[in-house]
Amino acid sequence: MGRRSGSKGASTAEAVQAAARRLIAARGFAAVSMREIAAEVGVQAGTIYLYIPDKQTLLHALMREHMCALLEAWEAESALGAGEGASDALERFVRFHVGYHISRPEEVFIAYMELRNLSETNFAEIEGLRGCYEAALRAILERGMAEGCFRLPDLRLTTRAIIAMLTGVTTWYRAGGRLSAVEVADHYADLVRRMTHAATP
Amino acid sequence: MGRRSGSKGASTAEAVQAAARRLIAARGFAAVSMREIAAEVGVQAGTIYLYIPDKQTLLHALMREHMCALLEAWEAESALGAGEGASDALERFVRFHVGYHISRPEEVFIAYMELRNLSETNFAEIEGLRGCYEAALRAILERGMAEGCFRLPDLRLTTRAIIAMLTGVTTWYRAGGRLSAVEVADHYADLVRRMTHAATP
DNA sequence: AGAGTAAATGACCGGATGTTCAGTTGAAAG
DNA sequence: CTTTCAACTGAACATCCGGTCATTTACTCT
Repeated sequence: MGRRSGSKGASTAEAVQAAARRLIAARGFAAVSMREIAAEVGVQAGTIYLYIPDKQTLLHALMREHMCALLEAWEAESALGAGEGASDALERFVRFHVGYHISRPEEVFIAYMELRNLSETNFAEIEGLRGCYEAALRAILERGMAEGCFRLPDLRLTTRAIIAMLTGVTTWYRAGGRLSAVEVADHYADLVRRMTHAATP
Repeated sequence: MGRRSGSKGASTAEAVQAAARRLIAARGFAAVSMREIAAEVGVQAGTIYLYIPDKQTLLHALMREHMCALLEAWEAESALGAGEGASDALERFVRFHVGYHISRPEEVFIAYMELRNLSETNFAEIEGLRGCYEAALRAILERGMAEGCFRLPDLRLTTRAIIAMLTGVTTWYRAGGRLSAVEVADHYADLVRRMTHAATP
């Protein structure tokens, strides 16, 4: 046997990433073997190594691409609200975060659960990207305190509290469930507003 | 070789659990081998099977004991505040949850990260215990709405939002860091109060 | 001192793991 | 039609895995 009919290198490379994303999100990096990923693609195990050097690099690539896409998406969303006050910026962030995380449950799951399976160097890079994202929210909160519309017990703690609260949506939200994605975002925005604002309207 | 001097069965059984807890919390269930756990105890791999039937049972026992201890600790704490209003009960819950989770980072990490490595039956049991704990907070929020002191966008969503926000403390809190455990609990209590109360005082 | 037993060893089983690579195949280029 | 080459196979490698078990050792009881 050798090359199969209709096979293309570029699409196989993408299929490997997609299969890895699906399987790792469902069962965990350490519990998924390269042979399982290959089988999901419909290819032999050796083929995977034509597109990635090793398993660790595969995980790192998945997480890196997710974090970069998240940061780019937020920059684009943030640009839409240029010039708006901290209060509106915060609501924009909440709706963006909830919406984005709901729409990419696999990537989010991997990014939050597989950090400890990264090598030291790779971990440092992903952690850095996560820090950038956190800094974006922190900047909004900082601005709100300067503007006088927010009152927070502690800036860093509140930043992390909000992100943890919002990201938690991925553990229970299911499309077609009791609440729509918009309703969910509405509710979280409401909670965050009351948690941060100096005076409740 | 055979039995080593000074060895006792009961203490070895506990040492196996402790070693498993440490290693699984640090590197994940699937990434830790029975041989590594045995080495951490200072014993050969076969010895572990004198105390547990298999690896799955070991994970289940760790999670079960953690969840039962958590529920019992909350029942004891809750009894201390018998008769108090929903507002005080909520603050008591927040302080308890933060304090308990800070003091047992390994168990918490395992309970939240290794759910997917449980067999179907074991998962159902642990998920049931988690549901009990969630129900305890939900009952407080429900009571507060009946009393008129809380105003929430959605009961179930708010319950999960609060738990996710509070549990997030385990990802960043370190003893001896910038904030003391009491300060951290103070801040979270403040955030939750403003998030839930009908009017901010 | 001798018997009995609890505690632990260490070799072993079948199978899975990440990774490599010489060889095979299909399709495009001349 | 022949050459060329990217794409893929399938077997092999060394190592590790969870789990079993006959055997050995240390302690206790009589």
